[in-house]
Amino acid sequence: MRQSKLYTKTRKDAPKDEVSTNAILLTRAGYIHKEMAGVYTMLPLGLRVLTKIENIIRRHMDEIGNELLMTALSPKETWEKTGRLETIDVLMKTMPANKVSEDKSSASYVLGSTHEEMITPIAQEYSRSYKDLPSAFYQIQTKFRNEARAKSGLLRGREFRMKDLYSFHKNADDLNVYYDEAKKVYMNIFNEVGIGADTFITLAGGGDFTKDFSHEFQTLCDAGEDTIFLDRKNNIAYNKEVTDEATAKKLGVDFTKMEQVRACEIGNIFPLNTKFSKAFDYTYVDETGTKQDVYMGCYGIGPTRLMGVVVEKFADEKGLIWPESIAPFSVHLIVLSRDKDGEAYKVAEKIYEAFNKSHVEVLFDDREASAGEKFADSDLIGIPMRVVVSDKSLEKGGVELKERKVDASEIITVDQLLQMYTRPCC
RNA sequence: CGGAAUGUGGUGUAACGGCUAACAUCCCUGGUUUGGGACCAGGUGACUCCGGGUUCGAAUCCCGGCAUUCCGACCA
Repeated sequence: MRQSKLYTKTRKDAPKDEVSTNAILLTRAGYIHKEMAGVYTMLPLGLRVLTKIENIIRRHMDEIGNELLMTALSPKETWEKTGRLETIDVLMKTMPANKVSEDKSSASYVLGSTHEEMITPIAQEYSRSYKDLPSAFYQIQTKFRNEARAKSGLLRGREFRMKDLYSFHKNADDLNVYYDEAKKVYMNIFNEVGIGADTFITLAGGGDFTKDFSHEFQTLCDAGEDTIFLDRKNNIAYNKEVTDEATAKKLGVDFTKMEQVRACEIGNIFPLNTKFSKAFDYTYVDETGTKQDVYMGCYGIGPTRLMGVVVEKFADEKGLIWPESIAPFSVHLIVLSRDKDGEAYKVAEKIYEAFNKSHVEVLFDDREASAGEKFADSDLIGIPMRVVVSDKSLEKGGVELKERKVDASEIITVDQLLQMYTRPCC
């Protein structure tokens, strides 16, 4: 893509109504636009990153479930069945928008904050026999939660993207096997996104969902809201909320000897067991024709929050730094020249064309801007690799290649560059 | 939901209760410039968040909303 056709712009000043690193940098670089507290539009660059994150998640989820897309609107009645219409205080409900609608329908709907109430009846319709189990459905969708206090930019919003997966099983053992498999798949996702090394499976309370422990995926991050007790040797962590004496005794661990760190929860998994299947009277028929309880699990990852955490972890004083796997573009091609018909532009255009042909994702800064502005923008936008073409670089024998995250750069020939990026793959 | 702070051109800031609300940036015009947010000249753009009140006079003081941020509670 040509930067002259990228309709968003960078800005020097931080917005005064943002304090968090992720919101400041993503706004300054033109990735997001704030609509309200905790509600952000994904601008073209931001959408590219979000889509990449979601596609990574999608690819891994396809190994353990079927993707579907449920509705954001749901009927009140289904929430009444589980009693959660009253107990979930972040639930958002619609109202008839104006007087006119009073004559027609005064129906109000619940905006989905989670989808157990919707998926359970769906599974009930299709998975009624032991032959149909286990089954698992997932979706990636916009969720709504009326957080009492939205904060920290993308880390805690009122409208955000969420991948939610629900699994259905013949018994607790089968659920446990799947549950452990889901843990592994989750870690594969976080590894691919580039934060695996700092992400710990963390024992947490089950909340309203379960009397058992649930598991959170906590990424070390100062901007996070959670404190976790870290047992690096055994590669496990404990959410502060469960670090009481009873738990210590039950698990045979000593919390006082563990490191305490700030972290951000980027995913979680809950054994729901029969909580929701019972609410909907969802049973299956086993080999002998007997009705049996269905066991359920639910598994969430927040792509928007993940995006915010990556920013928080990798950014420096100059701007964003994206891991290659989720960067909006792979290469930032920059041309510096006063002469639009000169050699530098010709070479840059040639590289741009070759990259496009080989499907290398390139952002080409073809604008008539000063060198300083182009470099500053490039650092702010944070594409992992930068290629500069200028009269100076051509004199030295080619183009300058520089990684965003390191200071050093090198001059390579145009042929070497094209070989690096356009060699036939696999 | 409790507490605190802040609301002024698109953005960031300034202005003692008193002149036509100032500066920078962005944007537009013209010219110069091109390896780290260049320079010169000119220009567009604000009922100072909303509603009341005090005052001869309010961006400024008072009251009430609303919004945003931060601290806390909450986080199914």
